[in-house]
Amino acid sequence: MKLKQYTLKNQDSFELKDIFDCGQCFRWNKEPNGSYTGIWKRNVVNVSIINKNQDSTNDILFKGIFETENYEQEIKKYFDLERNYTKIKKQLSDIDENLQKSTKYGKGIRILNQDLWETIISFIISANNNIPRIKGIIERLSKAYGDKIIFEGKEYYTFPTPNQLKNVTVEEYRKLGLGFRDIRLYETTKMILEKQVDLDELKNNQNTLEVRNKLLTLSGVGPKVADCILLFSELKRFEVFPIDVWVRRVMNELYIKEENEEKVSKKKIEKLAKDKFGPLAGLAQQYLFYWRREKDNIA
DNA sequence: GTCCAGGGAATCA
DNA sequence: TGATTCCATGGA
Repeated sequence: MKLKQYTLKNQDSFELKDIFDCGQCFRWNKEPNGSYTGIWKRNVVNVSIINKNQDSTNDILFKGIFETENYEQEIKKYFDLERNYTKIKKQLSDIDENLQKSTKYGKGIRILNQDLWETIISFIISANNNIPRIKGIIERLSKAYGDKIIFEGKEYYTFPTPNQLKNVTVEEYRKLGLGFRDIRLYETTKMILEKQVDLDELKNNQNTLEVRNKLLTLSGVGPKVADCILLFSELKRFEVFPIDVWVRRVMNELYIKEENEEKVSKKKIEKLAKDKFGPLAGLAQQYLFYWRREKDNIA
């Protein structure tokens, strides 16, 4: 594994903050110089914008330690570079002014192709939790059971494989600060190791409903977590619509306008999303989520 | 001290 | 099916 770099010129729809802070991933961190460093599979990579062009495209530098010689393909796959996000944003913008506004705000979002196993565990940890603490737990989990990789003098840790978690006890999870999610992690890891849920089979199954129902059998995976896994992992299903407190809030504020937000049923939101956004519901969700959340952060 | 966080599982009607 | 309640933890 050697240090390699790859430069991508005139890339559209690619902004670091939009990609890494939109809530889809937990292992990318901002550096003092504005770049981001993160890890996926066994790749430790720093991403920076080296030039902003007149046509609003960016020149991007990927610098890091890659698992294989085929790092260019790895980057293209992980960052979803083959997909036309300009077209997607245009389609969403045509729906209404809300999507026009939110896709403009999150114009640089790309939905990463994250490892299925890692995404499952990460979003089990996300339940009734906040993003800084989720990130902390995942880092401690990786440091305790993953492999160390040194990049530019700093230590990084791969996300532990199912096998690396095989003998971890519930008590050990509790010590990492997982709280009530300890048993869920333990049980789900066991189920995957024993192939009660076969991840390779899920990756090859094109029937989204079947895959979703299979995910729902895992401990700690309910409707919201299942939809996040479908949307944010390499499964890449854009028709799902994960509903959390923020999505309920923004959907109520923009469309439903019920006085008591907590009274709005998930079912109603789901139907509205399907009717309005169709096969791009998941992406609409992400632009709206990011836009609404950032609005509160600024205020 | 209280509230909240990218919810799920158990329980009960 | 739908509504309540409990579940650890840490920061605001």
